[in-house]
Amino acid sequence: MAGKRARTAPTRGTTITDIARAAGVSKATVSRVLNGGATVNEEMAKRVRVVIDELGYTPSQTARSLSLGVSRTVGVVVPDLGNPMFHQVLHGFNRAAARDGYRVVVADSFEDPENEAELARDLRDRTDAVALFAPRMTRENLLALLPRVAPVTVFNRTTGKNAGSVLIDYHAGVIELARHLIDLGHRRIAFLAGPSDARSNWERERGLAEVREAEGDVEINDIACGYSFEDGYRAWPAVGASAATAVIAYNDVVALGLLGRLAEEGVSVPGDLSVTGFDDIPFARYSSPSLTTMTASLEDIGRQIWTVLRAEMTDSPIRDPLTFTPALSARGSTRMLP
Amino acid sequence: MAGKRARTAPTRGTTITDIARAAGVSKATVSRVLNGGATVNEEMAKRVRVVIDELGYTPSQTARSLSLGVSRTVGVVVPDLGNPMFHQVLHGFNRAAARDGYRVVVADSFEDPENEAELARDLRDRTDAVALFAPRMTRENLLALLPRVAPVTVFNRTTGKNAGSVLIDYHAGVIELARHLIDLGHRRIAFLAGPSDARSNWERERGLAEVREAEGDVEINDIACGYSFEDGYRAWPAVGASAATAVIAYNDVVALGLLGRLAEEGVSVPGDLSVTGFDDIPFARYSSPSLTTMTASLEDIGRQIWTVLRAEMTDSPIRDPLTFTPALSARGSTRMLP
DNA sequence: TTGAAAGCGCTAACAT
DNA sequence: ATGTTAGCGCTTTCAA
Repeated sequence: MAGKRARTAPTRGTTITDIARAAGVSKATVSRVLNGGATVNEEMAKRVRVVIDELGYTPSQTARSLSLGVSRTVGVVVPDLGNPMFHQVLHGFNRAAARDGYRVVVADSFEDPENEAELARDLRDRTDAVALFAPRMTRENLLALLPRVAPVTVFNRTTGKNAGSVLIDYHAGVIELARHLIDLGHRRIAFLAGPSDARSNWERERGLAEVREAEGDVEINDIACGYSFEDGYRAWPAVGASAATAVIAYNDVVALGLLGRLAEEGVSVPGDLSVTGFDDIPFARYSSPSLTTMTASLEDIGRQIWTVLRAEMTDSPIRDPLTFTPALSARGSTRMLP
Repeated sequence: MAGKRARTAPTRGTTITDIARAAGVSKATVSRVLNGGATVNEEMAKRVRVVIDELGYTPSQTARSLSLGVSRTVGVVVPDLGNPMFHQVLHGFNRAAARDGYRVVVADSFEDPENEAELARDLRDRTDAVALFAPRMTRENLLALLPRVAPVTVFNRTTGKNAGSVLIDYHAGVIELARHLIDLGHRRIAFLAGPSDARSNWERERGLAEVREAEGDVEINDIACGYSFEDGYRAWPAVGASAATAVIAYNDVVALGLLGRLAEEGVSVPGDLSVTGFDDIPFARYSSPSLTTMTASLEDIGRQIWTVLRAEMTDSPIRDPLTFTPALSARGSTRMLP
C-alpha cells in the first residue's frame, strides 16, 4: 500500500517489533541484546530476554540476511548423495565450515545436468557462496555459470582459473592401479568406463591409454558401463566375453555391483578374476572379498574444498587447482596370476 | 545512516533498481515482467528483458522471500546422509516437492542430536517448512521443537499429533523377520541392537519381545551394536559367543558390516549362520550372499512425507501417523537349518 | 498500463 | 546506553 499502509503483511509469527513493544524498548535495543557486542543495560537486557522467551521469538534469518548482506551459510550441489564418496567429502567440508561459523545446506541434483545450474543459482541466492561437487554439466555451461554464482569452488572439474578447484588425480590413480595389476601378472584387463562426459572418466581413459602405450604386451579393453551398482551388475556378460583376468571398475560402487554378480555367476574373486574399484568408500573394506581400490583422504579433500572456497570469499582466491593423488589400497579382490 | 544515506550498502551485484534505471522504467515494471501475471507493454517488456540479460541479473531470493513471506523452499534435516536408506527417501520427497514447485535443501546433522534442533530452526527460518528425518533428539526436545518449526513433519518418530508423522512399522517388520527365521528352523537368534534411544530400535525390541513371549523354545539375545558398518563388523565376537544360528541386524548397513567380518573369519553365510538386515538399501541385493531384509518402498515413503508436509502447510493437517509396513525379501543370506 | 511509495524484519549509523 | 531512522532488494497497493 502506497499511502497509509502497504499491502497486507505476509508475516509469520513474532517479530522484533513485537518484542520491542512488549519489553518497552526500541528494536535497536532488542537487536543489540540479540547480537551481543554493544553494551546494554543489564536490567533492560534481562527484560528483553524474558519477553523473547515468553513469546518464543526467533529472528527471521531472511530479514537478517537481507540487512546484513550475508547469511553465513554456503550451499553445496551434489550430483548423487547416494554415492558414499560424496558423503565423505561433504563431511569434511561441513566440519571445516562449521569451525568457521558457517552453515552448509546441500541440494542433490540426482544426476540431472539440466537441473544443476538452476539449483546452483538458486542456492547461491540464499547463501554466501557455493561449492559444486563433480558437476555433470558441459564445460561451456559450467564456465557460463561460474561468474553468476561466485564465490564458488568446484570439486573434480577444472575451471580454467575462473574459480577455485579441487581435484582428485584420477589419471595418476588409475595408472597406479593398472601397474598393480600388471605387477601381479595380468595382461588382459577390462576397464568398466563411467559416464563418458565426466572428467573423472576421461582422466582415467587418458591414464590407461598411457599404460597401453608403455606396456606393449598388455591389453586393456574399454567396456561402456556407468557409475551405479546396477551398471556394475549388468557389466558381467561383457566382462566375461572379454576374457580379461582383471577388471578396473570405474569406481567402488560399480566394482561392488560387479562383485555381486560374479558371486551369483559362480566366478571366484580373486581366483578367476581380480577386481579393483576407486574411491575407497567405507563399504569397500567390508565386501567379500574386500575391495582393492584407490584411497584418497576424502574428509581431507572436503576440508580443502572449504579452504579454497573460503579464499574465494575473501581477499586472495586460490586459483591453481589443488590436486590430491590417491594411493593404492591392495586388498582381497586382487591377486597374483599363477 | 539515519539522515541522508543509511549505512554502507552490503549489496552484491545488480539489483532490480539497476535494471529499472538502465531500462528507463520503474522497479514495479521490472518486477511485473519478471513475474508474469500483470499486463505489461510488450515494447517495454522486451527492453527490460534485454537489459536483464546484458547485466546478468538474477533477483535476490532473500529479498523476494522477505517481501513475499514465502520462499517455496523446504528444508530436510537428516541424521546421516551416508545411510542410503535416507537417500532413497529423500529422492522420493524431492521429486514430489519439485512437482509442486518446491525446492528442497538438506542439512546433515551427522548423528549429533545436539545439532539437530538448531539446524532445524535455522533451516526453517529460511524456508517455508521442514521435514525431520528420524531425529535422534529426545522426545522432550522434539516436542519442544515442533511448534517452533511448524509446519513440520517427522519421519520415523511419533509426535503425539503435534505434527505430521510418517512411520515405518519396525515392530511388525521385525516380527516377520523373526518368524521367517523361526520357520527356517532357527531357535537361537541374536539381535544386533541399534542406538538405544532410537524409536526404530525399541520398536524392534518390542516386536522381538512379543516373539519371545509367543515362542517358548526360541531364544533371542540382544547384543548392543549400533548403526554403522563398523558396528556390524565389530559385533562378531559377541555373535560368535552367543552360539546363535541366525542374526537379526539392526539394519542393512550393520548386516553388511557383519557379513564382511564373517567372510574374514571364515564363517559361512548362510551355511554356518543366517543373517538378516532391514531397509533393503540398493546394495543389499549385490552383497554376497545377497541379503535377506525387509523392504519398504522408500521412494514412496518420501513421496508421502511430502504429502503430509504439504497438508501441514495448508488447511487441514494430517495428524494421524501414516504407517508403512515393510515386506520380507528373502535372499541368499538366510537358509533352512538342516 | 505504469509509477510512486510503503512495507516485509532486521541492522547499524547517527543523534541524543 | 538508548532511540530514531534509513536502507537491504523485492512486491504490491493505490493513484494517475
